[in-house]
Amino acid sequence: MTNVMLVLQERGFIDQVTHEKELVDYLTGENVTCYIGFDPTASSLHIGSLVPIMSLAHMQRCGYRPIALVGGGTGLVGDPSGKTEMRKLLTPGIVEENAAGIKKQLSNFIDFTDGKALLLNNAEWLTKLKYIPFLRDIGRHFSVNRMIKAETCKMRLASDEGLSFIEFNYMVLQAYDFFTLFDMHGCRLQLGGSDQWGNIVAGIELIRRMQKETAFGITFPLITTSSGVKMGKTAQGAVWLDPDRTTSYEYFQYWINTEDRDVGRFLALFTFLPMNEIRMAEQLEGSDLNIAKTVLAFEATRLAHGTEEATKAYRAAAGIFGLGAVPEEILFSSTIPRSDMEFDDFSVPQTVMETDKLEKGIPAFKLFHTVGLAESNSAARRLIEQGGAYINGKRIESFEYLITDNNLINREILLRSGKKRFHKIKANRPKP
RNA sequence: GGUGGGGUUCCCGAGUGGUCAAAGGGAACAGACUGUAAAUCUGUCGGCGAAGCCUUCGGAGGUUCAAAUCCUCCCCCCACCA
Repeated sequence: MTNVMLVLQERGFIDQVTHEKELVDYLTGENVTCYIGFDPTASSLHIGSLVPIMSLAHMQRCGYRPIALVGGGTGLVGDPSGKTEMRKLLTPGIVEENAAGIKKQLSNFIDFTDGKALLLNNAEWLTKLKYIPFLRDIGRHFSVNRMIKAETCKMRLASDEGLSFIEFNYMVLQAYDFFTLFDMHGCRLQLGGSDQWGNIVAGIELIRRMQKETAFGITFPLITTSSGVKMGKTAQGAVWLDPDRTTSYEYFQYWINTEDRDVGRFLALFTFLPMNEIRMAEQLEGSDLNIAKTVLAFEATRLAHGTEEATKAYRAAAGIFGLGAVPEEILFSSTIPRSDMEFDDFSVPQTVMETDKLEKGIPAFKLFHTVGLAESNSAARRLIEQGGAYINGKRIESFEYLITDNNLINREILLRSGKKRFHKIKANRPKP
């Protein structure tokens, strides 16, 4: 059994650890169980949750039993940690729906069969709590003095927004979760984002006070890009794991656009490729680094959407951006197709169009709008005026330019906005 | 409950009767430079087949030739006091 601490450490998952030495001892033992909570704020997780997910997957690969805890109960309360504003309260129905969606996604990364990992929902125990008994049994172990000193509360106490009582209780509930999992499943380790430190420590202390037992915590660093932007934000909003929200093509594109300086770090965090290969790939310079980005994009898409979708996204990108084959010696362990480079465009954003419509002709700005390459006709005009609109690789000079069936090449038209947003128009039948 | 301060375009934030589709910054988008990178510089940044017109400043009314700006009522947030 590999000690998972080494793996996590070398891959950059670790920010803070409670009593490290004892934790390493604990991890060397049998029946190690750990957990991470996931907030059901949406029906899909986004790539901000990828670090926790991957860490659980590493746990499982190293032979431990991970628990993914969906916060169906805590989601009803709302965690103030790291948030400057109070979160909107979700209705129980929505939380339940979201929890189901999250469950499905986690199964792509973690094997929940035969009890190799557990998927629990804290609504199970939290919604059944009785206020007075809870206060007497659990509440008495918490010092308000300490709670308001927690960084997560401090921020909100200092802000205009304030901190509502319901949110203030979040820490107690999360601590109770940890205690419950310890009690029911012998779980002694909780992982979480660095903003969870206070909540995790609260749980550890609760376990000590209630049971005189030791529990541990690990937090992950907040992953930002080298330019300091929080992971997973794009113009269109969050990058979701759900292929219905973020297509495989878009997902692949997100990763292949990784900044140079982040390539090695991201390969370590978001793929399972061996570290020695990653270290070598990191040494690539200039545009060669794009090869490593391609592998990163492929592997990340494969994990979230499966090999088939990843391959499609890769082939689409290869065709449209003209990628060369990925050499065998780079990131050898990746299953990215290397030599049999077939190009297909199934996952390139596309619209099928009546050939008749094209015969009549459509003004360029209108087409760019309807196809989604511009948000409005005005935006499309601006785009064209600024020289950012292309048809079959040629810049469109006037927004009145009429796109007709004469622009068809092999029954399709390739539109491009800016440097890297493409859309294909496909005619539904050959031109007469 | 009392008193005071607020709610402005994606975000922050100026604007207290016409010169306001609304300063400034951020984000975003485009161009140049490149490698589908970053940084930098330049431009754009409510909608409309572009002329002018239409919709926007918490909500509903009102005053006025003219309202983000003034008045009335309502909703929400914050601070202090109780």
